[in-house]
Amino acid sequence: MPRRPTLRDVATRAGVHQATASRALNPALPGRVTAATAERVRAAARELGYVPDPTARSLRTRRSGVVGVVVPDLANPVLPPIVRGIERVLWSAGLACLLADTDNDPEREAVHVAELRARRCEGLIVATAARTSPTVSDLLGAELPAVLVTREIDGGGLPFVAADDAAGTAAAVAHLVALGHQRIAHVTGPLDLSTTMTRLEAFRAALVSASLPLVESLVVHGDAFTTAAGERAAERLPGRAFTAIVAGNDMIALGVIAALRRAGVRCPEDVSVTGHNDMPLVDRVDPPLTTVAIPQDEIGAAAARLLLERIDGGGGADASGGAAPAGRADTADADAPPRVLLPTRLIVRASTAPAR
Amino acid sequence: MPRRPTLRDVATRAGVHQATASRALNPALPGRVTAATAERVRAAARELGYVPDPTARSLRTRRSGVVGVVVPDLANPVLPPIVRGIERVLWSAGLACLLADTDNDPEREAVHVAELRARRCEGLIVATAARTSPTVSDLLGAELPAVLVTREIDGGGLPFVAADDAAGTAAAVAHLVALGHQRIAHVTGPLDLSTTMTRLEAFRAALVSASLPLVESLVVHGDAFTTAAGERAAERLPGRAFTAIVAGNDMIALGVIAALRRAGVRCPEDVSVTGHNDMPLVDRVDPPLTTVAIPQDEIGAAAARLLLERIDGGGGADASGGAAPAGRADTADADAPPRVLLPTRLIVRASTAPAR
DNA sequence: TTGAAAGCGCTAACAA
DNA sequence: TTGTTAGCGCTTTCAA
Repeated sequence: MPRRPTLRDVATRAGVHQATASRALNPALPGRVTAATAERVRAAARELGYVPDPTARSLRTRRSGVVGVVVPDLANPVLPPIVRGIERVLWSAGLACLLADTDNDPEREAVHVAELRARRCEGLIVATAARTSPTVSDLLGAELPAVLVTREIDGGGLPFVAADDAAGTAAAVAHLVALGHQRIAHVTGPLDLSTTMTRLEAFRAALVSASLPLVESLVVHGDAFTTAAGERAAERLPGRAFTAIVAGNDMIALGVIAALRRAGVRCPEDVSVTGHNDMPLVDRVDPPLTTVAIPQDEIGAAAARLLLERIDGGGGADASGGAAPAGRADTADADAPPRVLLPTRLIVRASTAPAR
Repeated sequence: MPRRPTLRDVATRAGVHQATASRALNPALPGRVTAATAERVRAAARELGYVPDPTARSLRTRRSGVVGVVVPDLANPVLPPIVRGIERVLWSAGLACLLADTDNDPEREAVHVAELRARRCEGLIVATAARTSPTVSDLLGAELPAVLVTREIDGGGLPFVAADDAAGTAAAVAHLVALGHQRIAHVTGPLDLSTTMTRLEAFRAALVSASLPLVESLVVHGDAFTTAAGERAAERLPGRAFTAIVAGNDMIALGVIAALRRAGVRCPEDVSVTGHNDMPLVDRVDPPLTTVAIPQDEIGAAAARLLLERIDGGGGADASGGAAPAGRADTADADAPPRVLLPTRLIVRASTAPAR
């Protein structure tokens, strides 16, 4: 059986020592080789169809060439474009992506992260971070480079990439205020996610800066970023005390609209609703959703670039595959982990209308 | 620096030889060890926080513990649930998923597959197979186990898992016929995909079995599974020669509906439209889409199970994580690669109505 | 049942 | 510049 050719085979064929062959095939090495030898070795490798064994190389170099990507639920439409961005940048830097889906289960998060570490991932991109996730907190002290996406833990301490949700929410509120809405409700996402808190705080701040009163009964919490959670939460909103609703994300917005409709309240004639994320197809639902668009692909790409930097001071590869991040990065403390917040854009569609 | 403990450390601590430690930690081995020794070793491992190095193990066993998953475009809403199904089954069998997105580019498909092979993947799940993809055809002779999902190459020869699209399309046509439609058009997907051909042939067969004439001008081809392609294709449909349209998939259906609307044709009052896949949110678009639902998660899970079988006669792990596939599997030839077609379900919503 | 020894394929010191 | 040697951490014959 013709086993896969090894470096030794190549060396023999080229009439050099194995180590020389290794050097010849490995570009950018201090102890270089003659152009002639290098060519001979490369020719031999080509003829033999030599492909280096990444396992053996990893064992020696202690670099697996693999990065772990941990997501809460790939079926959530926000994530796939982010994962694509991550994947594109990482592959072009020569790193492969091990995908792990936790199904929103903290226990599976722990298991998967442990497994990923055991497999000697060179870094982790984590999109599952609940605010108090012990699994993610443990990454703080770890030698393993990690970057959080979309969700971060309380207290920070880890590099973080997301959309500028605060600005996005502020824009949504401003839009509603401009339409004449005075009593604006907020249906949040789960309280254990930083995303929720960021949007909630921005919502409150926006009301204040518009000189609108904060009515706590107009803030209700969804227990998940799903339409079902949106429906349940909407039912807890007080009667007709509001004319507009800022939803924690698009799924919640759709649930809210469905619940309103069931209660005989029309959107946008009676109540305006805004979403967040600009998920695929929300431009075609009924009514087309006014929402805050986030640069998903760019978020993934930026996270990947950040991780590449952490893995090796920018070296390793070109890390191209996307434009440079255009967001604002906190540079308050030179030693503080970077926080990259990418710009959002309010997309006005038909789910918002002037207040009656 | 306290490096990660090695098996040797465990052995030393337990007072046994490294090989013994290896045997003790490795369950289900022929040459077993004393219960006492095993316990001592396990204790030592626990105390030291020993985690075996998968790289070293791979080098020795020639098993990487990794499977490659190649997708055309993760942003396509059909795929994420399939990938989830794959991921769940594979992880529970102890295999990790390397994700590769080709962005619908045959060249990137070739590069990624080569890279995945170089990385010693134990198997491949491929969702990118164009009908004549040379990259995928090369897998035919390869020793590397591979399973195709959703799309297969002409001539077959590789294990394949998909929804029973023919039955689904037949159901859609039957539904329209039952509503009184006689002139039914079909907007297909790209002709280089088996998915398209399967649905197209089923469409024709369904017309025949309903004793309806085949009007070739009523079949137009979209060049992608996107709304834009659907819009463009719909514009090539002849005036008012039809009362219903079977779309190649949901995205195309939505494009078709948009194009119709722009031309002043209402759906479903003037023309009924059906989709395929039952993507997220198509129940909330305007009008809610009548479509053929496919068991995405189950498709992924079945593909993963098939791959596990190929990798090692079903051994390796329990491969649980989903119900057994309920679809029909071609068992014509015992040696022929399995073809698993999972049942579809027609979901009737508001985009279809009785013919005028 | 356990220990000894070899080696998976590669890279990195060190020597020549 | 090239060759020698060693060894990454593990599994697996082969002996004892």
